[in-house]
This record gives sequence, structure tokens and C-alpha cells, in this order.
Amino acid sequence: MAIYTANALKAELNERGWRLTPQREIILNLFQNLPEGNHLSAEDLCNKLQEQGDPISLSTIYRTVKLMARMGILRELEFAEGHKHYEINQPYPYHHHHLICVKCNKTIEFKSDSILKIGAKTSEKEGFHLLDCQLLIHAICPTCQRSLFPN
Amino acid sequence: MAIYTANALKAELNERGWRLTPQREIILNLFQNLPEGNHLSAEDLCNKLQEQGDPISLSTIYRTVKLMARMGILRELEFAEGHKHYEINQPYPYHHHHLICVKCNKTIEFKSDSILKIGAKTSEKEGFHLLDCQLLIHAICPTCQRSLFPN
DNA sequence: ATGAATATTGTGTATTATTCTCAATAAGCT
DNA sequence: AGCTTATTGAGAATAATACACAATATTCAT
Ligand SMILES: [Mn+2]
Ligand SMILES: [Mn+2]
Ligand SMILES: [Zn+2]
Ligand SMILES: [Zn+2]
Repeated sequence: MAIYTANALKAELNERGWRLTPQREIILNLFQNLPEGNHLSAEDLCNKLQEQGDPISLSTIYRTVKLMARMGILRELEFAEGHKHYEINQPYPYHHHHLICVKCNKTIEFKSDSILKIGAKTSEKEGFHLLDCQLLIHAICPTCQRSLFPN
Repeated sequence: MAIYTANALKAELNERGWRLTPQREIILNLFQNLPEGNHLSAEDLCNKLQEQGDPISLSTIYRTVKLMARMGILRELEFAEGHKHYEINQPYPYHHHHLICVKCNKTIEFKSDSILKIGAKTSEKEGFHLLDCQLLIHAICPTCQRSLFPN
């Protein structure tokens, strides 16, 4: 399950003049051991780390999670909730997408390698370095279709 | 270019017990006449409306834009900037996706009807009512690849 | 057309996610 | 072991968005 070892992370960080810290290693490990389908907000992460006996400040969490997203290690998910969620960025056979109810935020994951291919081809064509590629489907779930009014 | 007439909007609103207001009509018109490739934040919208002589309060703008996204009239775009952008939600031949540089936010639009099909099929299969379907490619643009350090 | 019922607006205020500041600490390198 | 400087944690600052509520305007039934 572990794709990134601590050493691989260290190598990538050092290459850019950055450093491997215990905090970064702990956060990477947490994400790697997270069951698929879990999407953590910064707060979620903070709580989970506290519980597991590795408290890390919220500031550091925000910084780390942003850093790792920009390295392509984590995916930044913006559902309709007003805050970001993160999950590990898995390659091909595990790579997946999200179908979300904009009313209750119910989320369903699904796979599609043709989308992944389109993403890779498009970014290559434009000379971009691909980090993440996610199809986001905004929809209304069966339950919320039945509920009558606003919101 | 105008897909939604004011009357069509009124019908959809009334059907749910809501009302057509001048503000809603004006905002819809603005989006319909916006050239492709323009993505407006709430603030952008507020300024544009002011300039065109139709000032509308920021509260109403936030409410309207959220409402229209939930009706499937507007798409809610979350790039990497910390605030949402909106654009009109066009059907098939105009429907498109976004490739975004996470460092400088440079955005490139591209089309793909196979993705649109996957989105429709997936939401149908799960019994969801489809509102919007967007492939979001996070990447680093050629310029930012060259720029050395963090951020 | 008129009026009652109530959805919507605008103003101001509250909330909340995320970033910033800065002194203290510690990773990486020689 | 020591130097350089990236990183951390605590708290303050920022900025996007939501909320509260009185005033207004839309809808619908007379
Ligand atoms: Mn997921
Ligand atoms: Mn667009
Ligand atoms: Zn739902
Ligand atoms: Zn860029």
C-alpha cells in the first residue's frame, strides 16, 4: 500500500532545497494508510493526528498538505462544502473520480482509465507537468431529489 | 447565444415556489453574454454589474450564483485560488473542461464529449440528477516549471 | 386590478477556512 | 560539531461566504 517511502519523500524534498521533517513523514504515512474513500479536511487531519498521539499544529498541517498537493503526492478535492479535502494521489489502477450530491455532499467514487488518459494527453500537449486529474460530477442524489425545498 | 430566456428561468423558478426577480434576470443575462473563457468570482460579478449600471448587492450575488449552480444553470469552478468562479453551463457542443497551473492559475479550456458521456452515464447509473460534469486537471505550466522555488 | 402571503433584497454583522508573522527549533551540509 | 536557513507552533490577520432582519416586491387568488 505504501507507494512513497520516507526516503523517496526525502529525496524529492532535498532536491528542491527543502527538508524532511517528522511532521511531513507522519502526515504522509497517515494518508498512505487511510482506507480508500476517506477524504480528510485540515481539521480532520489535525484531530486524527492528535488521536494517534502525533499532534501537529494546524498551521503546519495546512502548509504540508498544500506542499504535498503541489508535489503531486496528495490530491486536493473541492467538493461543495466550503473547505478542501485531501487524499493520497494514487496512480493508474487505483486512480478514481467523484460523483457528489451538491445538497448533502454524498460522495461516490468511480474509476475510469480513459479519463486518466485524456488528462495525461491534454497536459502533455500543452507542455504542462501533470499533477492530478479528477472528474468532478455535481449532481443531486436520489434522496435529495425527493426532499422538497431549497437548500 | 441565449439558451435560457427570462421566461424559461421564471418557469423553472416558479415550479419550485421561487420567484423571478430583476436581479436574477440580470445576472443570467450577464453570464449568457460573457465570452467563453471568462470565469467570474462573486466580486468580479459585482464589479461588472456596477459598471454596466445594474448594481446588485454582494449578498444577493452569492445567493443567486449558488442557486443557479444548484439548478444546473451555472457551473461552479474551484480552481486553486481560494474562491469560486462561475460560468454558464453550456450543453454538449460547447461543454468544456479545464487545465490549470496550480502555481500561477493559468487556465486552458478544452473539449471532450467522451468525458461528458461518462459523466452522464455514471450519474444515471447511481440515480443522481446530473448538474455539471467537469474534468479538472491540476498541473504546472511551462513557465512555472522553469521558475525555481517554492510557492 | 387589488390585496394577502411570503420569497427576496440590501445592509450590516458573524463565521470560518486559510494564510501570515515571528521567535524558537532543527534538518542538512561541510 | 557548527553554521545556515528551512520549518515549526502560537497567535493574529485576512478574506470568502453565510446569516439576521427589516423593508420591499413577486406571485397568486380574489
Ligand atoms: Mn476519493
Ligand atoms: Mn470555462
Ligand atoms: Zn443528496
Ligand atoms: Zn504557471
